[in-house]
Amino acid sequence: MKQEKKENQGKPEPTRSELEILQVLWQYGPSTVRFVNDKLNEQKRTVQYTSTLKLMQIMAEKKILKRDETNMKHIYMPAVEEQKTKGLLLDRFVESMYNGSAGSLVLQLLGNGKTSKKELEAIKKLLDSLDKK
Amino acid sequence: MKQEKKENQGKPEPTRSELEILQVLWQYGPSTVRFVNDKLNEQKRTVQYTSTLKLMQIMAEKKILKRDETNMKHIYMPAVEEQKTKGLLLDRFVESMYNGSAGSLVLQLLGNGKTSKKELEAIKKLLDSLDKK
DNA sequence: TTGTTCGTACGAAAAAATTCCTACCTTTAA
DNA sequence: TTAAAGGTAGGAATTTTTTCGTACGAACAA
Repeated sequence: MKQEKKENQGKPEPTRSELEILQVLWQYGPSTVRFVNDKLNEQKRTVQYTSTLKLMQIMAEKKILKRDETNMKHIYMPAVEEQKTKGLLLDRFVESMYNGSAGSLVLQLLGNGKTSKKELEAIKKLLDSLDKK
Repeated sequence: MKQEKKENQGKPEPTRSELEILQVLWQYGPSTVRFVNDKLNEQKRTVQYTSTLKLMQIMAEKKILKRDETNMKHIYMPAVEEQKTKGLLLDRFVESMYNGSAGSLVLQLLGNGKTSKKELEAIKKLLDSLDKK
């Protein structure tokens, strides 16, 4: 039986693969497909060049990436801010997994002993500065 | 051209929809499909009964859920622990988004001012107890 | 008894996300 | 000038995830 089409109107949630590509671009700055593909193969998993190319083209269409077509080797760069994007995903994560309570997430996170002394100090400092307000 | 099949061997990452169902079961305990479906429609989005049914059946196959078939109305319950599952997802999230640095995630999270005084106190207490070790 | 309601099973369709092949163009080294 | 290397564009095939229709059995009230 036929089903009606549902427009994907609303929130552009980066997919897992798209996020991997964004990570590379955020970390290394504007890059070619070749570069990104190499990084993915080094750091993540084997994937063909054209697969990465295709995905990045799609991301450009979706306005997740921008690209400079001046040269034959197109240069891609993120069209979304790293902090803003991560913050958004983080908020969603907290919302859905911890019922919106950032505190309970933090407690679990700090409790597992994987945080360095230095980071703990930084957090304390932040907490103190928050108190003064 | 034909492509070979790739077995999904490895890590069972709950999908978005599966997570929604798990949330309901974790929150309300063992439930019928009807109950879960109602909750989803109240809290999330409209979805047909048989869609939820199907998904929960699949999850049962995948061992993400267990079910009691004693009665006609099957009762489903999580086969994975809430804390363990959330912890795992959280770790992956931190790993991929914050390069494994829980601290930097916490800083961003506490900095956006959405955490209550009470929670901040709890976090301070935890930090102090960590110091003594 | 009988029809309406509620439940499960199963198959298929649709949507979304990934992956890769093929064609064709540009650059570069011989 | 030519062949090899390396790019891009597109279409298609796959895989994965999500959604639903249909068939059919059980429970229940009229």
